[in-house]
Order: sequence, then C-alpha cells, then structure tokens
Amino acid sequence: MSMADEKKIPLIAIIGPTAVGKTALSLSLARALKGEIVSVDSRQVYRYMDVGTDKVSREVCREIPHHLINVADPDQPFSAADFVRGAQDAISRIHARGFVPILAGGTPFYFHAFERESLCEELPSDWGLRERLEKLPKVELARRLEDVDPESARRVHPNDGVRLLRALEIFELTGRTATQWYTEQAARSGVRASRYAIFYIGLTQPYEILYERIERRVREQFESGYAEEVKWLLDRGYDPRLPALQGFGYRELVRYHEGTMTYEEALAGDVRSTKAYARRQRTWFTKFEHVRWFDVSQCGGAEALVSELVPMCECHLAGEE
RNA sequence: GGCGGGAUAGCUCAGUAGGUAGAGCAGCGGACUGAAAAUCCGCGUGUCCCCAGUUCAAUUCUGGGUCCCGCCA
Repeated sequence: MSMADEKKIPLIAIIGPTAVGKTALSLSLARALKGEIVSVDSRQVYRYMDVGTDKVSREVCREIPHHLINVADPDQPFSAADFVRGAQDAISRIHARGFVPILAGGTPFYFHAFERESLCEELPSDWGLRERLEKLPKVELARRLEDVDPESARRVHPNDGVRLLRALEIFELTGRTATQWYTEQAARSGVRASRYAIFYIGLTQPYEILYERIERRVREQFESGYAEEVKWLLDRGYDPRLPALQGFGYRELVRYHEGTMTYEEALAGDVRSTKAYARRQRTWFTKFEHVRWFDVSQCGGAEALVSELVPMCECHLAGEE
C-alpha cells in the first residue's frame, strides 16, 4: 500500500434502487460503526418536501446526524456540483470528528459526480440563459450546437433538449466548448488520485418484490399527507414548474390540485414513474465498479445482512481492504 | 323489447377504397459531465369477438350469433 493510499479517507457507500431498504441499513450501520449519514438524494436536499421524499424523522436525525438533507428551498436550484461540494465538506468534518461517513441514497448521478470529481469548479450555469434558450425549437438548438461544437453535437441526441441546452450554455458563458472543457478535465483527473477509498455496498431485489414494495410505499405516502404537502407548497407560492416539483408524485399531485387528474390517477402515475425510476437506477448502478452486491430478498433479512457487513466495513475502515 | 354505436397489443384507440396492421401509455433494455425523481434513445405476432357466405385472397364486404355502451320503451 502506497503513501497516497494511506491518506485516503475511507467511506462506506450504500447504493441501490428506491424502496430496496437503503435507509434502514444506513441507520443500522451508523449505529454499529459510529457513523454519520451523508444523504445522496437529489430531492431530500429540499426543505418542506418530506412525505414524498421519505426523509427520516427529526428524532432519527437527532440520534444519527444526517448531512445534505434540507439544505435548499424548493425554489433554489441545487445542482450535482452543489452536492459534490457539500459532500466533500461534510465528509471532512465527519472524518475530523472521528466518525465514519456513510453515503446513502439513490441518486446515481450524484455518486458518479462525487467519485469521479467530474464537475469542473469553473464551469458556470445560468438559469436565465436556459430559459431564453428553452424557447427555441430543438432543431434550432441542435443546429447552433453543430456550428459551435460539432463534437458535442455528435455526442448529444438532437432531441435531448436538456443536454443541447447545457452544451450551448457552456459555450455562451465561457466562450469555450464543452468538448474543450471535458478534455482538459479528463487529462487533469488522470494525474490526480481520488481522496477517498469508497466501499460500495449494493442492495438489489427482484423486480417482482421491489415493485410490490414501491406500491406499498407510495400508498403509505398518499395516506400520510402527501397531497397536503403538495397543496402547502403550492399555497406557499412555489411554481409547479420548478425542478424540485418535477419528481414523481409531486408532478401528479400538482395536477390533482389543478383538477386535471384524479387522486387515483395521481397515485397510479406515481407508482408507475417510481418503477421506471428504479429501472433507470439499476442501469446506472450496475455499471459501478467494485460493488459488493446483496440480494436483500435472499440474505436472510436485514439483521443477518448487518452482522455480515459490519466486519467487512471495519476491515475497510482499517485500510485492510 | 326497439333503435343506434362499438368489439383490433396489457390499457386507450387509429387504420386497412379486400393483399393478415400501428400510435400513445404501460412493459423491457440503454444513454447520461452543474435540471438527474430531470432529459433522451431503442424494442411492437396481436385468435384484428365467433360462425357462415362472397372472393384467388376477409381483420376489412354480406348474413347470423355473442358481449359491451348509449338512447327510447
């Protein structure tokens, strides 16, 4: 083991699709390992969105500190770059205090950005510019990108408005193409080693069982005041077009309150979108390297899993891999 | 009981001036560099309700039947 490896901060990371049981496991591991949780969830960062995002309760947060939960208002854009900065900061503080940082959550893009440190600090964004560009038809966006950055144009599908917009935004704001930025950054990250040694624990479950759990969970959310939460956000003046309100459940319940969708349709739509999301998560997570995968429907229950995992984690934390 | 409308993919429906059919949604797979619970891409064999008739050929036309939905009794 080299000097560089010894200096790395060891982390535990729990990944897997929504409703597979990441939160429960993260709490058990935090108790067993003297850990604190770093939430890797693009929706739990927002305040006032509790029921729909399955946040842990205040009591639990008092017992086990949670980071990157409730750090933005629903109308404050929160980006993957904000996450990476926040996570790095939280991890330093947890580590300095002598506790174990446990990353847990279902947003694969955030894990990806964090591990690769793939977002350049210097790259800006500008929501006003996005709004202006958004008014143009996609073919026009694609044509412009073809002009300024043909390589990005080849990489981005002409129908993928969000990515066309981002590539154009980078060019407009910096005068240099996304391709140039990414090439430089790839060269840089090639020489700089990661500051962290991450032990990935992956939870899976056959879709048949996972889908049942998703259905049950969404039902519980609807019975626990999900509709009222969305009503409250709307009454407070939050624009339904905000990114924070585009998640499943939220967007359906907005339509329910507008009267363009029934309660039952909103529930069914939420379940469907959540299932589709679980599939997208799997597409991401199965590409992650060095993950210890556990099928939670086959490993003899959560408790058996915890007692198996604790020694493995301790081993990793001691730097023995 | 009478009159009309309908029966096609898991669902909602389009279509074939007769040559065995296709959209949206769902489902499945994939992509992803500052919106990521977002955004985007790919994948479509199904007794075209049943029986008979006309025809070289019927999911399509004709007759009968079954079921569903309206309206009238």
